[in-house]
Order: sequence, then C-alpha cells, then structure tokens
Amino acid sequence: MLNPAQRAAVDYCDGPLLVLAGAGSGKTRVITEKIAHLIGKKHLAAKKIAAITFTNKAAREMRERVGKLISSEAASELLVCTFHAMGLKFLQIEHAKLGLKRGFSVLDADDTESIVKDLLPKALKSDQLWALRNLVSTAKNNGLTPEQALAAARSPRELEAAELYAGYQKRLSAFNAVDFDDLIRLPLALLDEDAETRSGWQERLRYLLVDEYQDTNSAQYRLLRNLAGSRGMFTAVGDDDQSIYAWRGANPENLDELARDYPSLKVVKLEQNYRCAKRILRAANRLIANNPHKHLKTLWSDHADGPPIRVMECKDNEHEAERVASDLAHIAEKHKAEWNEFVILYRGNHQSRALEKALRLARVPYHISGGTSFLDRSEVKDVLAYLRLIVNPEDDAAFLRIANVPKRDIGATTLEKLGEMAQARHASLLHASESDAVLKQLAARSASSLASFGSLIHGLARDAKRLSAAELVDELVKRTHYAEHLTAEIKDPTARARRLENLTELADWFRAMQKDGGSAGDLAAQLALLSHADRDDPGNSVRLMTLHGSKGLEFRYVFIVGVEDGQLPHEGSIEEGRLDEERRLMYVGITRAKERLCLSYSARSRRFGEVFKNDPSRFLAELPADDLHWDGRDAEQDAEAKKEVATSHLARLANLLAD
DNA sequence: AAAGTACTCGTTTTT
DNA sequence: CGAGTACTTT
Repeated sequence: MLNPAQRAAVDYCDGPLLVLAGAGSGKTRVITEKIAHLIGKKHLAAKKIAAITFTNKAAREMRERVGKLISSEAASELLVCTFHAMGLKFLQIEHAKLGLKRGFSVLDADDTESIVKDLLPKALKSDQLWALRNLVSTAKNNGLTPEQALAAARSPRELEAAELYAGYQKRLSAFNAVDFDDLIRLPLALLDEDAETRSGWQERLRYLLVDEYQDTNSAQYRLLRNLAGSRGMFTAVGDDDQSIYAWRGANPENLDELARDYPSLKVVKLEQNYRCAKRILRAANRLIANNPHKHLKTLWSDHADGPPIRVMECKDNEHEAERVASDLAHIAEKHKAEWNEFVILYRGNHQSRALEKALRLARVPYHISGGTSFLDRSEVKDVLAYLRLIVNPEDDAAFLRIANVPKRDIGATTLEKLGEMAQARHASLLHASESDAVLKQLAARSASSLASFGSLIHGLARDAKRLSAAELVDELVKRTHYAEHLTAEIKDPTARARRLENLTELADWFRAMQKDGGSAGDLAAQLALLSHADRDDPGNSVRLMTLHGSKGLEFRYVFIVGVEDGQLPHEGSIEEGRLDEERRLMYVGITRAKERLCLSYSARSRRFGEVFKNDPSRFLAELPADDLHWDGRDAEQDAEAKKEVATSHLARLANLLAD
C-alpha cells in the first residue's frame, strides 16, 4: 500500500515532477509503481519509457522489481540503465554522426590514465597528474570542446590542462575510442546541435525517470533536458542529504535548477521512513541537522525504538577488527541472523584488510564488494583487450596491453619503434605491424613476432563473424595459449586455478548477456561500464564495502568502522573544509541500518608503518547522547557483555574445531 | 628480453 | 608495512 505522498508521486504524470525522497522512504517503490502506472493506466508503450539509475546494480534491481508489476514482454522493452549505459546505447546508434567508426572502444580509467601519463612530461608527481586529469574531466563534464577549453583557460594551469585535453582527445579519436565522460558529452553535443536527432529521440522516449538525481552532474542534467524537451515529461527522484559524489563532479544544485528551468515543476516530499528503528533515525536526523539545508525534510518512522547505538573504542585497527568480528558472530548466534543481514562499512577500500583477517580467523564468511574484483583482474582485462582489438583495430591502448601477453618476444624497444613508425604513417599499431615496409625496419625476430601477432588478431577477427561472444572468448583463450601463460606465470596452484576460473566465468557472463543480442564488441563495450559492485554473487555472507558503495542498500545490522577524525571525516576533506559531504556520507551509512548500528574507532592506527594517534570522529559528538551506548562507560554492564561475547565466541570456535 | 633485486612512495570515495 | 616501480643482472 502506498502512502499519500507516494501515491501522489506515482499518479502525477502531467508534467515535470521532483520527488524529494528521504532515506528509506520507498523511492524505488515509487519509481517501479510509477512505471507500472504509466504502462497500465496511461497506456504508454514500455519502450517509450526510460528509467535511469546511478549504478548498473541498481538498474538490474529496478528491472527485477518492475518485472513483478508488468508483463515480461513490457519489462524487456523498458529501458532501465545508467546515464553512461544510455549514452553508450545512443552512441552505438548515432556513432556515424559523431565521426566514430563501428566497434569503437570504451576506455576505462586504467587506459585513460596511461594515455595521460604518456602525454605529460614523465617526471610529474602523481597527484599533479591526477589534478590535471581531473581538470580535463571537469571540462568534459561541462560540455566544453578542447577548443572551447583552450579559449576559456585563464591560468597557466588551466592552459596546461586544456592542452592536455586537446592532445588526449586527439589520441582517443585516433584509437576510435571514447572515455566515460564522452558517453555523456558526445550524445549531449549531438542533441544540442542537431534538431532532427533531438526530435527523434524525444519521440522515442516519452517519459523519463531519474533515480539518485542529486548525483547527476551538469552534463547529465543537460542530457536529461535535451531528451525530455520542453514537455518536461519526467520524474526526478533525489535526496540532497545523500549527495556524496560532488568530488566526481556531481552537482546537487541540479535539484534547484530543475525548479528554475521548469517553472511548472511539482515537488513531492517522501518523509516517512520505513527502514530504521527510531533511535537510528533520530541519530541520523540529529547528525544531518548540522548541515545547511535548502529543502527541509523531517524524516519520521513508526518503528520501535530499537537497541541503543553502540560505540566501541579500540586500541588499534587489529583490535577493532577482532571486536567487530566477534561481536558480529555473537549477534548472529544470539538473534539467529543470517550472515547476509550484516554489513561492515568503511571510508576507504584499504580498511578492509584488517577486517578480512579477523573475519577469516573467526570463520565468518564474508564478501567484499568493490576494490579489486573480477573486472579488475588482469586476466579478464587481457581477454577484454583482445576482444576490443579484434572489434576495433585502431584501439592502440588494447594493442599495447596485450601485444606481449602472453609473452611473444615483443619488448619495449620494439613497441617504441613501432609506435614511431605508426605515428609517421597515421596508422594504428595493428595496421603498422601488418605492413611489410614497417616490418623491414625492425630486427628480424621482433618483425616475425609482430607479424604473427597481427595474423593472430586477423584470424580471430574473421572468426568473430561466425562465433558468439562466448565462443570467441573460448577460441581466443585457446589460440593465444593463455592458460599456458597463466600456468607459467602463477606459481601458487590454487591462485592459478582461481584465475583460470575467472576466464570461464567471463565466457559464462557473455553467454548470459548474449540473450539480449549484440555482437562481441557491443558486449565488451558494455562490460567496460560494469564496475566492481555489479557482478558479485555474495551468497550468504557478511558484506564489506565502502560507505559510498552502500548507498541504496539496507541491512538489519550495520557496523561502521574507522569512525575517526582523519578517516571519517577524511583529513583531505577537513583541510578543504568540505565537512558537509563527509557528514552526508556518515548519514548514508547510519541510515543503512534497520535494527542495530555499531560505530567503532581505533585510538591508534598504523600508517606507512608508523603509529598515529586518532581522535574519535567529531561526528560522534553530534549524535544524540541518550541513544548511544559507549563501551567502557558503564563498566559493570560491559564486563557482563564482554563475558557473554567471549563465551559465545569460544563456543563457536569449539564447534568449528569439532567439524 | 626476461627475471630478479632494491628501492620508492603512498591512502579517499567510482560511472 | 606492502605494493608497485626502476634498475640491475643474466
């Protein structure tokens, strides 16, 4: 049953609508119900509706939930994806109008970073490099072309960045490739200047729903405006208190711009929280009240108070991890909870290490979302690079990655010479290595290695026409002797088996995606957009993830570790005075919890091998003291609790040993 | 060109 | 402290 505010948000389909949805207020519900409403009651064809989410995982979940409300035929026609996936789809259709050839590649962060590195003076500090790269990204997100950026540059640094942007973009087009920013920028540019394309897409998409609207950047907003047109047939759902991606160019002011650009905008607030126990919600509300607010919301809940929020001070990171692990196991046993009802949240990926160790020791099954996972595995990236090169012979980034993987005597010097000659001829590396004139100028051994590499790719490209994507993966693994390469490279037999498994998993993944159609190249491009969080099958295990990664999820039991000044808020943000976003991050973490919340920090932590003293996070002082239970304050109660935890822990270990 | 050894440098958060 | 890099040797 929908509450009145939710009902209003679902029913209003006559113009632009902004839904200000507090944490746990059922916003996904509103979006899915609204899609069903548009199809069922407003008789809009499913294929004319697009729902845009922030992550691919959210898109999958959304599709699944809508699937239960509408026919499976309608569900399959619905466009549910991220802005980036939508941009990719757009480019795959309209690529010719933008000077892209079929089979263009989508470069990931690694590829683009090595391009930037290559373009810049080599002896540049990594943070300077990062800063410049960021400026380029900002320019792209503002929809600037390299020429416009050059003209707009006002400081030497901006000029440097604009020059980098120009060189970088030239390199991309030589590779017949786009980066993540281009997936938004290029569709936007085309829609902006080509009225015919614009009206075509506006006809194609009659209603848009945008989730996590506070995390859109200005290019994404302009894309939305171009697609929705003056009719403004869209629903944007967002929460300014959960805006945690400003560092990536997200522009929460988009919430206000909506009202300016669409004077007829209707606003609906969802203020009833269906997720959290009262004490947890109270803590979250109290914390976030310390931030300035433009859109006032009062989030309330009619759940029970729930237990107090625990705060644990620990000696150091190891101690903290151990306590979290044993506490967690204790709760699991006492409340007969499943492991997957627990999550441990932290600020930075590196913080998972100590926790992993402690959880392994306590025999608690866990699963890490994010960090280095499947798609970051080198073997997976290698195979994807092969696919990219097969589909897009201009993709020099892919060429460089795999030319000598598995090792085939193509070393740095050979590649350097090849690069020079390719550049002189305005040819791709692959093309150059197929030219006799080029090969003649190289040492005989390198030349024959290159030539056979070229014909290998050529042969696979021929096969690609008759094979499915999954078969192509199998074939290329066979033909490159990739398994033998891994066998030679990896000594530890279990690690080797795991990595071989990754390859079959990749083929399986392609098989599953194949159902939606699309060539191997299309699938590889989609895969580039998939990130860590998207492809995990955690099973029944405790989840470990960053606070950022937890947005949109909920758990019965939530642990947040490293609640220290310097970590949360992060020291960089303290220095730059950007505490609001850190506070929102903590807010997001707290509001993930349905029933129990435990916050912990370490008095000392080791960084770079040196010991540092920590202060508890300043945010702890902003929580309602009455709802907190500090371990150590009530000694008697603690001693008892500790004993209980210790005995149950021992019992658990004894049980495990008995097996 | 590959393998092995000595360093150095670093830690937000991700589509 | 450890992972990645740069420089060495074979």
